[in-house]
Amino acid sequence: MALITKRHLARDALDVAHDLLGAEFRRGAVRLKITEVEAYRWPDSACHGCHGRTRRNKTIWGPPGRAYVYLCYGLHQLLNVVTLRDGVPNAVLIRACEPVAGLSVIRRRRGGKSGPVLLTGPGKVGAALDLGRRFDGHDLTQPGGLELHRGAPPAAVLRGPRIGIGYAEEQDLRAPWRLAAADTPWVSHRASLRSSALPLP
DNA sequence: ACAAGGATCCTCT
DNA sequence: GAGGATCCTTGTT
Repeated sequence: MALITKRHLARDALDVAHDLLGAEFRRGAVRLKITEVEAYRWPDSACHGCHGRTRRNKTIWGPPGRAYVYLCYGLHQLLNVVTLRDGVPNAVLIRACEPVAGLSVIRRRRGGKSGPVLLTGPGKVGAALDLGRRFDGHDLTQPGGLELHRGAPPAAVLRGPRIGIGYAEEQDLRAPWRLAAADTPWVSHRASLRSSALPLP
C-alpha cells in the first residue's frame, strides 16, 4: 500500500470523503481502516472555519494533506484530514474506523473494550491513535509518525446528515455529507444513514 | 479575569 | 433516548 498524495487531497472535502472510505491510518503498530467520515466544506455554517481564522482552527485554513486535530468538549481529540487548498477551510472528519492491526494497543487505549464500541465515534478514533494537539498540522502524506495510506474502497456507501451540528443553519444541518461503508458494523448512528440511492430521512 | 458553549462519550432507563 | 461529565477555546469585560 502507498501513502495518499497531497494532490489527491487537493479537492473538495465531499469528493475526498468518498475516497477516504477504505483508506488506512497507520501509527506504529496500530492500523485503522476508515469506515465513516463527514465532509466540512465552504461555505458551510457547520465548518469550524465559518467564523474566521483563530489559533485553534488555523490548520483547517492551511494546505491539504495535514491533520487538523482539535479538542472537543474539553476532552476528546478529533481528527480531520485537511482538503482542497490553502486559504479555504475544508476538511474531512474521521468518525469511525475498523481495526486492521495493533488490536491489543487499541484496546488498552480504549479501556479494554472490544467490538465496534472500540472505534465507532470520532473521539474514540483519536483515543485509539493516542492523538493530541501536538499532531495538529502534522503532514499525513509524509512517512513517519501518523500516516494515511490508500486502501480498497467499500462496495457500497451509505449517507446521511452530519452528527452534532445543531448550531448550523437548516440547509447545512440536513446536507447528506456524512458517508459510511455499507458492509461493516464499524459505523456509528446507523439509524440516520440510507443507501446513497434512496431519499434521505 | 470571566462566562459560555462545544463536529462526544458513557451510563443509565 | 436522555442527561451528566468534563475542561479547553474563545470572545467579552
